[in-house]
Amino acid sequence: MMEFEQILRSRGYRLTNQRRVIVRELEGERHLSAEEIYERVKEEHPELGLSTVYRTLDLLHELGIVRKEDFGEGYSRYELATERMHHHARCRGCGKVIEFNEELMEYLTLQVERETGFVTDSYEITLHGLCRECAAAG
Amino acid sequence: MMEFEQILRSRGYRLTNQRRVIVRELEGERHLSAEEIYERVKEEHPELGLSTVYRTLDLLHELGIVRKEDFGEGYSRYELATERMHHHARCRGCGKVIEFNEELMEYLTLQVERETGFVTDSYEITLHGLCRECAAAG
DNA sequence: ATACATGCAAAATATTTGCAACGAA
DNA sequence: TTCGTTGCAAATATTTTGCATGTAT
Repeated sequence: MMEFEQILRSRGYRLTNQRRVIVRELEGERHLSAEEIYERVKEEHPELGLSTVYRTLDLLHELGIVRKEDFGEGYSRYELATERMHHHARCRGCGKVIEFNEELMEYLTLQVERETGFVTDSYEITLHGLCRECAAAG
Repeated sequence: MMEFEQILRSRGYRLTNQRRVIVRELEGERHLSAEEIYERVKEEHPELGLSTVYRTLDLLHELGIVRKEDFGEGYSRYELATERMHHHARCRGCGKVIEFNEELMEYLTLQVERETGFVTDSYEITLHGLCRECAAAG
């Protein structure tokens, strides 16, 4: 992805192979954890430490290239911020994560800004409950 | 709080002093972390281990008595689920957490259920951005 | 050549668990 | 008395950091 390389360069960061590899993984699959990225890549790129994965994700998050997500699993997941903003519903029964889009959210952030002055640049929603199947079973 | 004692009993759990103390702390202050509860209580109740705090919060969360929150700090915070459902906007500048209520959310969960069959029993929203002051300063 | 980046191992944090002792019912 | 609960310490798990080495610019 060109854009990501330009953002790095324009901020004075270097374009390393490790950074390229990590972004490539995120392009291939969404909602990856640091550990998962590390595992997926270690065979083809043994020259990549877990700490570099963390440092890179941190940087990419800081630059707004990557979104950091929390599904209450005890660790974070990441995905490219270029994906359309979306939200998650996590099933208490089977752990499945269902996604949904909701234009109302755009309105919500405007409303919040009007009321409190808070300027939103990203947001997360997580619904906790049961998916259709688990709700039927339970 | 009576209600909490009844829920415990009706499910066959025992009403211990530790559990009472932890709920009392949550009644006094919202958004507490496990560590904070432990610190607040250790003087008056040295007979209370951090692991019990975790175990108790887990149980109370399971029973729907307590809500588990994530502000991206690397650990969880907790509050009584009896508080009116609310949402958080966390300032990237100063870390301040601004709260807001939004009736639209009730509508949102209904909409999601209609579209995906997902039955929501609780939800969290976190907006990331800058509060009025930091937005003005930055 | 000069910083910025990296890998490794060790540290720091947060949370969980094993087990003997405790105590609510 | 019984079995759920607890404290303590040790184990896990996740993420961060120090430092010598590597490498993009």
